[in-house]
Order: sequence, then C-alpha cells, then structure tokens
Amino acid sequence: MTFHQLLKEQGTFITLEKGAYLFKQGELNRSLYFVQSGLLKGFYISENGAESVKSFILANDVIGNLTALVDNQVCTFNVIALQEVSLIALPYDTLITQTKLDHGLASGVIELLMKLAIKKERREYEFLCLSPEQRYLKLIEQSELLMTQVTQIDIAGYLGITPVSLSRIKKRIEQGQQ
Amino acid sequence: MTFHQLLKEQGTFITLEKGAYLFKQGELNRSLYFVQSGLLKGFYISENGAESVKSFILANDVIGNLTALVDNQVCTFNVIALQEVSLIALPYDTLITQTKLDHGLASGVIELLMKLAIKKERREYEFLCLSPEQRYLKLIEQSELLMTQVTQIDIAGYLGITPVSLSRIKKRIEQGQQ
DNA sequence: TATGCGCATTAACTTAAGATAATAACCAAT
DNA sequence: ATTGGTTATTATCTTAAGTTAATGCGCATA
Repeated sequence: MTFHQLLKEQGTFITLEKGAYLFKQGELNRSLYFVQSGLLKGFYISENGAESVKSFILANDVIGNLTALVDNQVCTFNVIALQEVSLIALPYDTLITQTKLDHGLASGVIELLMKLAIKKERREYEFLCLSPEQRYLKLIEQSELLMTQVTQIDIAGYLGITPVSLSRIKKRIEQGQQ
Repeated sequence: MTFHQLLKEQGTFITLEKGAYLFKQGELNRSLYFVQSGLLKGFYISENGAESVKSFILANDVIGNLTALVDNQVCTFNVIALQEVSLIALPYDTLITQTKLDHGLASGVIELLMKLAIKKERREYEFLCLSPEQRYLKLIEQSELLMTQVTQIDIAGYLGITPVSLSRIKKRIEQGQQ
C-alpha cells in the first residue's frame, strides 16, 4: 500500500473556507493532512502577539504538527486557510499502525520524511547564511505564483522581517536594477 | 533488527583526529555516520569565504549529508572533527536495502527521521522568531557543556552572527544582570 | 455613493548588527 | 624566553532592520 492509497482508504475528506483554522497553537491535534487544493499558512504567534510565518502549504503538501503528533504535545503553531481548501485528514496513529503492518508503506513514509528533512535543511540554510534581501530574491525566483497569492505582510513574516523592511528591500532592488 | 544492530553488523569503525574532515562541501559522500564519542562541527562556506555553523554533532548523534545521500548530489556542507572522534560509518544504500528487507528496521528509521524533523523544526523556529540575543540565551541554557568546548567564533557562526556581535551581546547581558 | 478597513509605501528616529582595526591574553612551538 | 597564531574584547564607523506614524490606494459593504 502507498501513502496515497492509505489516505483514500482511511482518510476523511475535509473542506475549509478561507480564514478557517485547521489547528491552533495550544490545541491538541493528532492528525496529518494532505492538501488536495487551495493554500494554507502555518504561523507562530509569540507572547507579544507578533506573527511569524513558518510555511505556505500548497496542493499536494502534507501538513501536521510534528511535536503534537510524535510527542503527544500541544500544537506549536497555527494553520489557517488562505483560500478555500480541500484536504484529506488521516489520524497519525492510523499511519503508525499501518506502517507497522505494511512494509511498502513504511518505505514510502521514509521517503516522505527524507524529503521533508531536506526541505527543512534548505530553509535552515537560508536563515543561517543569507541576508533578508537574499532570502527575498530566492523566494520570488522559486515561487512566483505564490507571490501573487499572499500579502506582503505574510511574505515579510515568512522572511522573518517586518513589512516595512520588505518594502524597503523591494525598493533597493528596483533602484539597483535600473 | 534495530538501527544500532545494523550499525554493528554492517558498519565500519572510523576514528578522526582533531581537525580532520569527515566530508567536505562539493565532494560526493554516500555514507551515514554514528558518533560514538567526540565532537564535530557541520558548517557551510559561502562564496565570499564566510563560515556558518550548521550544527555541533555530539556523541550518539547520526550525521550525514541528506542531499548527497537522497538526491545523489554533492555535499552541501562540511563536517570537521573538533576533537578526536570515533564513528561508525554505514553506506546509505545498505540502510535503504535493509529497511526494505527488515520491517522493524524501517519502523526504527521512521522514528529517527521524525526526531530529526522535530529538531530541524526547532532550529527553524529559533531563526524565524527569536533575536540573536534570545537564540544565544537559549543555547547556553540548553547546552552549557558545549559552550566550554567550542570557541566563541563557532558559537557566533552557529547563531548566524559575527564574533564581534556575540561579544557585544554577552556584554549587554552581563550589564543587564547587575 | 459613502464609509471603513486592510494593505503597501514612505518618512523620521532608534537600535542593533556588519566591517575593520587595534589591543590584550593565551597557548603552542621553536 | 621568544615568536607567532588564535581568540576575545573594544572602539569607530557604516549599514540595515525595528518602531511608530502618516499617507494613499483599493476593495468590500453598508
């Protein structure tokens, strides 16, 4: 069995309208979600209320709160629908049970997790080694479409800077080009 | 079979003296390494020669260059021994082959990868949401021992700032406390 | 059509980090 | 003992990001 087959057989279909939360920081949540269509945003809220964007979640992505799933803790971040979204939900425990029964599935999950780790490693690299301006240039180069679907506030939140700063960066880049 | 049993049965024992490289950016490398003892440093070198510290690698950690292993590409970072180190090397292909044969091993690898992903997520969070000063405070709180074993240059490299900045941060903290 | 709200830009000011260089302390090796 | 190299601190100056506030724009809705 593949991961996608498991989703179809054991998953439950969900839709969220724009602005609805998939889960919130502080809640318990024991499911994984596969995005069929739409766009979501994962974000942290700090004590002072500031929002930092962890990730944009697109069609064909899998999303879940690892800490909540693996360590059975409370969610460490929020996920909200930026558009109407359709998802397949799968309880984490079902996945674990099935990977223990089905060897092919286990291999598929290993592949998924490797790709996830590589993705995280790339983002870590960008924060560690690149300036906000360099991160912004990489982002627009890699996801032009996304840039048209999210606000500058969210892009700034994703880059770890303020919207004001992002506006200045854009201006710097423009002026450097002409 | 567990991951550790596989290491013992199929792994090869390696020692590195202080200053020796386990692998270098740009090289090909197809192995995973389990650290039995000692301390290593993973780091990126940018085009301008600047060094950024990806991680400190301690006893009982597993290290390997994911991109190089999974995508069969060239290493994206360096690993150097900060002390004399003893390791067990395991070819990645052996691991993959064995996970396909041994279901228990596959489950163990899934667990390992989940923990890895959680670790990466935490570091991502720190870069995204915390200031250099806050990251420094967290680091000394979490790994007092490490702080005595690495230079301030490397700590700064790990925090994504310059040694001069770290020195200033330390001073700020001292002055704030008294 | 008018009102209000969210978004993006801009300005003014503050704060912190980068760059460079000088200095001192320390360690290692000749 | 002396030399040289690395490390950490400090000073000076530059650059960029944070903060706050004002402005203008566009969109939705009353």
